[in-house]
Amino acid sequence: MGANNSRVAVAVHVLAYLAWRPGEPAASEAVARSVNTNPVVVRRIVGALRQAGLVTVQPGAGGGARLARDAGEITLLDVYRAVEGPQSLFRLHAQPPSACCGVGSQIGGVLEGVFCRASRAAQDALAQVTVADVFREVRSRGGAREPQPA
Amino acid sequence: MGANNSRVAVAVHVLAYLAWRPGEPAASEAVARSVNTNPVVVRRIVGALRQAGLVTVQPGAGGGARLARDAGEITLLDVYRAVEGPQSLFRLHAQPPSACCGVGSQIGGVLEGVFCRASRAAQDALAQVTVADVFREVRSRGGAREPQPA
DNA sequence: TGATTCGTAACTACTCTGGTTACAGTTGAG
DNA sequence: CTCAACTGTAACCAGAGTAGTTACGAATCA
Repeated sequence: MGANNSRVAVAVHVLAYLAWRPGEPAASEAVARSVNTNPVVVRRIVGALRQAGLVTVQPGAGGGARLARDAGEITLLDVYRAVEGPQSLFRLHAQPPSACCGVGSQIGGVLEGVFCRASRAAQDALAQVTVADVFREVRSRGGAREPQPA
Repeated sequence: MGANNSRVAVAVHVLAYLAWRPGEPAASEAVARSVNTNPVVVRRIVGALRQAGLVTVQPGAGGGARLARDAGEITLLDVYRAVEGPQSLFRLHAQPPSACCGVGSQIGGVLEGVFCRASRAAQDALAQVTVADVFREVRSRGGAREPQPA
């Protein structure tokens, strides 16, 4: 449930990429090469990160995106909220259940509470990891090569 | 991420419905009326619950589904696993990232660990709620009417 | 035998997702 | 000032997933 997409994964990838050389703007075309996708897909993700205040973007020649704050101050929950919004990780019925049935009339409210608690648990876990943590682990795992090899 | 569907909600609804009169088989047509959907949709969900051993189904006249064990012995994590399978709540990249880039070559493994922890946190929350809990709260909220009103 | 019910295939309509092209607007360098 | 680089965004496409629907064979009970 939730979104069934790869936006969070791509967004974290982008931010980890930007953490390599903080302060140096990275063009969407270069990031897209690392992510293995189209530059427009990267720009869409970066746009959401920008609206959330996680990155700044400079248009024009020599421009690109950079981290708006230290990588250690950006949690994966920040990233999740930036690209997924406030929606829950779980979905209720496609059509509202029968209001005439004792179960149907109440199940929605009950499930909402349960799903909210489960979503929060997952989000708490995401909040405990920062982009700096991800970046550090990437490097320690052997990802020591430059982001854009020759 | 995950599945972005309403199967878990419908499945819990079905089980709460069955908990109303344990031992009495409920036909997919009656359950569908409460869920406000098509009987085939209910049969598909019930089929998954049956394969997971959560309900038993009796075909033929007067048949239907009933709980395979006490409602207090069925957690929402059991239900989640029954209808969603073992997949994670979060997705990695649609296309594998560039293996040439230091970030791209390692980000997958790092994210896998993070996402696994977050998924487990949500599943732990689901494991702490049983169908009996849901049923109890439905009744206490005023869902005292019969499952199938006249 | 006949009515009831399940299991499943097949089909449709709808939505979401990622990918792609195209293009106007902004920016910095020369 | 001019030009190349880069962003932001619209528009469109193909593929996948979802819920809903009809249909029908098989199983079951009275």
